Amino acid sequence: MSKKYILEMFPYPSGNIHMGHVRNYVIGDICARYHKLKGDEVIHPMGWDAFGLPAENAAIQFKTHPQDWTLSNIKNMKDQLLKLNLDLDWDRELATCNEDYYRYQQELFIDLFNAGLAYKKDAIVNWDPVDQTVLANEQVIDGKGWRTGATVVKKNLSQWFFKITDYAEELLNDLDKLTLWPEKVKTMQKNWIGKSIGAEIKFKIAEKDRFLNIFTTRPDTIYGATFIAVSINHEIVSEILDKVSIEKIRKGFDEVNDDKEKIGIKLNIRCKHPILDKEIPVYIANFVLDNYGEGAIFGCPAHDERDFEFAKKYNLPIIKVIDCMDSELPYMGDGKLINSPLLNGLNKDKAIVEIIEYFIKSGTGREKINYKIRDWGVSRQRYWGCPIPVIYYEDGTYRVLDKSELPVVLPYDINLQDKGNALLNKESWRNIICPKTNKKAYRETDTLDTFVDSSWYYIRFLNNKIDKPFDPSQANEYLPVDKYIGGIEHAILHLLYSRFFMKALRDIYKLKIDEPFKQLFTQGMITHKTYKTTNNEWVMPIEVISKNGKLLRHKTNETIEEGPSEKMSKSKKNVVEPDEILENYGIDATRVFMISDSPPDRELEWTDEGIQSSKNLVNRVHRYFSEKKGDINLEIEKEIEKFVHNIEKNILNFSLNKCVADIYTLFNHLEKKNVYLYNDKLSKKILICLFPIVPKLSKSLNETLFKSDDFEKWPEIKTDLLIEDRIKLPIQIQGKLITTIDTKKGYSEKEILKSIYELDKIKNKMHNKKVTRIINVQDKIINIIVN
RNA sequence: GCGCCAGUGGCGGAAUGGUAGACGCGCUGGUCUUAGGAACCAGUGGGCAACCGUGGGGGUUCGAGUCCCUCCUGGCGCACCA
Repeated sequence: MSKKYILEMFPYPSGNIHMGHVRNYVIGDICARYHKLKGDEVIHPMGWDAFGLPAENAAIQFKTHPQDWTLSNIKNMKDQLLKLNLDLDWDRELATCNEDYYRYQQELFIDLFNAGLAYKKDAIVNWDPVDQTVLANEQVIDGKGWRTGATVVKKNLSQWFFKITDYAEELLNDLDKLTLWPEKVKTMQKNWIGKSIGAEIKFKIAEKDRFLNIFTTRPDTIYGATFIAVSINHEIVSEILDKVSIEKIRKGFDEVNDDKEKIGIKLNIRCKHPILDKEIPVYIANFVLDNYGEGAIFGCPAHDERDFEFAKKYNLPIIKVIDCMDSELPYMGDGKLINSPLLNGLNKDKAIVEIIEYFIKSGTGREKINYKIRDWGVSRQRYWGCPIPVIYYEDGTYRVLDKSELPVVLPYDINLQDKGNALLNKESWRNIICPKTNKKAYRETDTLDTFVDSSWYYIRFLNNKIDKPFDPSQANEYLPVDKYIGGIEHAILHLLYSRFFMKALRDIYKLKIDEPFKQLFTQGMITHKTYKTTNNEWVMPIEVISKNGKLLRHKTNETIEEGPSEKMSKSKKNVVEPDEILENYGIDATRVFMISDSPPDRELEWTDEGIQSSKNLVNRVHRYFSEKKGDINLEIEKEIEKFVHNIEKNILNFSLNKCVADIYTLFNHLEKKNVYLYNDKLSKKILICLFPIVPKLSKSLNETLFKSDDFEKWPEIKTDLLIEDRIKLPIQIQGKLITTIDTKKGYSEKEILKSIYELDKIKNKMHNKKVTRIINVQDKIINIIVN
């Protein structure tokens, strides 16, 4: 018996299940039910990604408590999921906001800290001065706080980080092992990690006993360097200028209208060229990123677009060091080096190797691999999240708690209406006496990013009751998740964080697992036509009626314009509610529609015709099994065998739309032949294959026809029944189809040609022509080549 | 700008380099019905035809929707990443 861990991304309990969830979970459910029938040991859990900002917002808006709001949403959404008749392991259920989940996450935090993978450092954050809180990037709209409208300021705060950069190389390399992941997701992760190979070069500052480090992927162009540019946040800036001037410059940078426009402020220092006996100016430039490389660059205007633009604006020299013939500058391509005594005549790649060797010898630089990915900042100045198990002393030092001191329980009794972080305001919780030192101390009031919660939930599902985060031997046995199904919107963050967690936990707990998700399947979104009144007011599809070919709003008779199909969203009102659909069409028809109209990884357009025809199919299958007539022959058996084979193949490939086609094909055939199987044993086979897709119908038919409430194992394919002994053989002349002939498989070429030449269609085409070649792909095609 | 993916009937979509359009929706005609978002039967890429047809152009091959080159269009992702 082999294990199959099938997992759908767990939902955020926002209040209601939407159609996107339904599609996601139906896809997973079909896989899980199939594997169960196959006799596999299936793990198919469900839980709740229950911490997060919406709960706090709702609490403020509706004067409720985040916990009450969340738990009641979970209850409601669980009821909805139960109605979907999903075959889930509810005994594995977990919610990340419950103490019996997050206390183990606090243990993992301690593990990560002890392994050197969690650390604290200062970082710049978006600060809302009115609400006295940090805002996430997406909560800053046009530089203003989304709730207060106050101008957000950058603030330097001490924050916790996870050292994902330690794993950058492995996270990149192991993407190659993920053969069952969509290429698209892997590409996105690859770009996010952003590995680039280049060099770090040390520029001596002429006026100071100090160097400026820069990173470049083009050290070969060093002879063309005519300036240095640093980011406004570079430490050299604060060494030279006072705070007021820096802020003035920063403000100037911020006020640029065109964010591509390059501006620079010349500093009164110069850098020595590492090879040539000359000095080049140093600028603070708005286009130098402070969070990439060293936050400093050397400018080679002749061979870099941005440097070129900058040099033009500030009249800096442009020295050509790559022979690009008549090409206009800047020229970024390859070519022979010129004006570069040590490198002249070499091509780019060779020159890079040479110059790095020179840097190493002269102590002016070295080869450097740089990654775009930065360490994961996990501190959130928010109440509704997992408390970080750290305490601070009055002298500013801190201590990460021992596991025996856990859990740090999130206090229930808080006031969210006050400004700022509710935990910071909750002094009775925050202020403690350290039990180890008896010193006054206060708790860390930041909570963990909710992406931490979802980075290991798939491990906790293996045993949600064990009194430690997880059991390593169990993890080794049941991980990785065999099929992970969810939306592409998590292509980077969640999936990358989870991969990092898996690797970190592997190293801490000596696991044998490198990757959390063996196969990733990203389902497409559900779209729906949009409807608007002439006043541009969005209208729900259910309100729209068609009258004499015109669309009208049911109640008011307003004219309605139909817009393009877009992702279902509340704001555009183009949603359909799962509860209503289930009520009107039933669960099986809903399941069928979720998979029928397009491949599961593409978008699915919701249409009334679509759901109705799914309903019709379910009814038709039901009706089919209401009588027994016709003669069962070998051909019928073969057809059913083919059906079993196709359904199986298509479920395994996630080609679920083709499963629906298989069902139509089978019943079209049976009805055409006027064979109604009723309780013949062949019906059993069909019902088993239908079970993953339409479980309710299949189960009820099984009860009616066979008085059984259980299914046998998935049928073994009788391969001999899949073999056709007669085939339709296409006959081509010059590669063009002329006709097809009905013949036995395994015909002899000589004999079949004889009969082919007798055919009128062929005779006509061959008139006056000589056969020069025969291509016979046995049992597939015959192609006659004539002169 | 860079990267990735995709362009097939009226529509959604099928096709290990080997009969393009499976299957469904829609549509047309018919049957049954008091009625039907029901069911059933027949038809449905274009063209009267020879033939022509998988975004355009070229190539490889006996044979291309499929492989290669190139261009166009659309979608997604990243975006001053040095």
